[in-house]
Amino acid sequence: MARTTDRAQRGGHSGVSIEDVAAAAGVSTATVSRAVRGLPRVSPATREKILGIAADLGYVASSSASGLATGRTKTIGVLAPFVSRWFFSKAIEGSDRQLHARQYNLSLFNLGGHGSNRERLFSKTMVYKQIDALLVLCMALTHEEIEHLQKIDIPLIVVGGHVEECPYIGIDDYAAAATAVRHLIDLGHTEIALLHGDDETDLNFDVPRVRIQGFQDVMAEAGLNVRKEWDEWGDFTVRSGQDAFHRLWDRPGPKPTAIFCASDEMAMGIIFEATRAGVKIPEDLSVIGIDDHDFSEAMGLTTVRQRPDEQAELATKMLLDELDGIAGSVHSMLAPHELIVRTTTAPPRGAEAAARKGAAPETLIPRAGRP
Amino acid sequence: MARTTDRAQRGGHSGVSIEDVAAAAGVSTATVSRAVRGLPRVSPATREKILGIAADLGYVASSSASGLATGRTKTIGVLAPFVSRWFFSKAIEGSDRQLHARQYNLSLFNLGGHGSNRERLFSKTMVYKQIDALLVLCMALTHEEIEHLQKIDIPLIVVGGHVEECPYIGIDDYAAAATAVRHLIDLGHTEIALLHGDDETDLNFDVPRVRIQGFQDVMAEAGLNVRKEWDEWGDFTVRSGQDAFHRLWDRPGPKPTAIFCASDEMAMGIIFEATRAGVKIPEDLSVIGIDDHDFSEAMGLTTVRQRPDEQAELATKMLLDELDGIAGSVHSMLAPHELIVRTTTAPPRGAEAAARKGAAPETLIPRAGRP
DNA sequence: TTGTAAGCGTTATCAT
DNA sequence: ATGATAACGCTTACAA
Repeated sequence: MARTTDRAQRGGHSGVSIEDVAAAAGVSTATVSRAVRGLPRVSPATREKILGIAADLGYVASSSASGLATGRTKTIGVLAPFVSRWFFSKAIEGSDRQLHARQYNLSLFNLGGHGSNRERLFSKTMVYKQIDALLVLCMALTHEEIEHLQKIDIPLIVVGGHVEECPYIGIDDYAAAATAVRHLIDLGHTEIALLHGDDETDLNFDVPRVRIQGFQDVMAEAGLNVRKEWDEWGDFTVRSGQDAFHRLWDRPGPKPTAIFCASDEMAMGIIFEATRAGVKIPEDLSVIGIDDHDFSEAMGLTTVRQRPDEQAELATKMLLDELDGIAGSVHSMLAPHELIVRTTTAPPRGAEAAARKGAAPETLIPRAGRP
Repeated sequence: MARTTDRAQRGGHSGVSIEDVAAAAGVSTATVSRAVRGLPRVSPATREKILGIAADLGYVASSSASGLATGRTKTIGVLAPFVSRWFFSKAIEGSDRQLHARQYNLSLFNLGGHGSNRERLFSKTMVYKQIDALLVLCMALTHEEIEHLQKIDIPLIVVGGHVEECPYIGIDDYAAAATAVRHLIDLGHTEIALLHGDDETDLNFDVPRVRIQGFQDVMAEAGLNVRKEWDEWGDFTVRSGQDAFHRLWDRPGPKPTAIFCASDEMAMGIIFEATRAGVKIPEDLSVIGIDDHDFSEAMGLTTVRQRPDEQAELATKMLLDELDGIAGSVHSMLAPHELIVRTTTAPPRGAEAAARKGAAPETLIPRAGRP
């Protein structure tokens, strides 16, 4: 008989249950379940009635309950070393776009800022059994972690870098770096410095290495000398770019006429400090980065564009397709990159003739309060 | 008797269940449950044995199951209009810090980019019954939404702006704006423009309004004239700052000697375009923002600092304390703000004498490819 | 088309 | 200190 459920006996949880709806509609919970989920086997009339009542009552299925019953949580996990950095926040937005469209939830696991207590992630209550699939953003994983992940076989994909044995989506870092360096060489530069990324924490693992390789190979191929003193590193942030500029310029000896930075943020750091030091961009120093950060256009930064949001969106789509039963949906794939020439690169002073468009008017940016 | 569970009959979900552990340890599931959760009523010996076996088997409780049983999901929802903007990404990191420390998960609901299909959020399967508490980031909520939220009474708090009847944490926007404007006035400026935020989407609701009020009141109080033509708006992005600069400068008539921007990103847009147009900062134009964005120090931008990460961390702590049974933990609170004087502000040309430190050397930033 | 009932994996109440 | 056992709210064979 239709009777109000007697919940709140113990925990006292709030909310309308499927039984309440069933009772109010005078049908069984099974029918309500089918009706609200849009499954077949329900007559149009009953369905409509049920839907109406469900809406009136404000019924929404308990995710815990259906999760228990189906073994699916309808949420995917996104693992990121940071969230407040361009690549990651864009990737999260992209992933969310797809998730949102397909009615999935996004559970964010941020490893940054927490020291390296990442053990918790896999051993304790976090990821495991809480998500249907995992999207790893630009992070290295230890062997144990990979094993663990494979044991609890949920679909997995990494975006923005390679992890052995795992499908990944990202640009061809080697080619992207090569493209950037060739642009500099084509402009006539021969004295080219490198500001590569470093692997302080766990992030970006072999991405820095591959970009360095791209730089070196293209330089060698062009018969150009790569100087040990012009090989600098940073952690992909603006600040590290600023620091690198000073290490480069405060040292006695010849200066490069161009610098290839492994990320736009580092390139911006170089630009800010160079500007401040009176080194004119691009007349004295050409700067190119990788990413096409949100601020790059405004700054006129020449760069090799990539779209982390699209990469993550595609990766998420693969994950969801796999969960939808389309086996083999998850697979590695290269994302496109594109050279965007703006105004931080120009022929070096010697080769004025080359491109007539480069010479920017003198403008100014104020000095900051740094040491 | 100890027998291996017969799961995988239907769904075939993977994973070790509490029964497996109980069987292996020769105890009941009740005991395992107490043991793994560190509850009393378990002898040290049994506990140790159980913990060992659980570890060996790689057991971890199903969140759906315990969620069903306890009525708690151990995850809190974070509602944000964007994730790839400074304020939001920082706030998310801050919230996550607290959540992580207290073993909670973070479910991210990003409204941006999805048009305005936010109805789904409250009506359908999203927020509701999926989270134990909700952190709203800098967004307006409709009356219905607030009602709905209050009906399903989970702890709720908003960070970065006011929503009527809801507890909130954020800076005193009025005071922050006033501080910024006073700094300009103290420097000797009288011709001050305003670049305020606008409420295109739903975000930032009354924050823009309050900041405008702060500006106007301080101007009035100082007996200064606020010109209609110098009242510009933007959407808090760099791009909108660039556009605002052009609207301001491409118009005939006198120009301001200083501009107060409602956000650092907009201030940066002003700086980039001013620089490009040959308007020297701070000699020709002083610029001040609000936020202390990650790039602000590198750019030398004078600003009124706020810390969204700390605001969100505190808000999250309140939410969690409330869930821990400490009633009354959630309440409104003002977060601190602080004037950070850097080098984009200086006395106007007329009043050279005022502060001797201002004059930055001429430096340069290249022109971008904008129209 | 609809209903019955057996799970799903935990937690929590009561006994023991 | 430990063990039965009844919820928790939903899904899904299977039966009607």
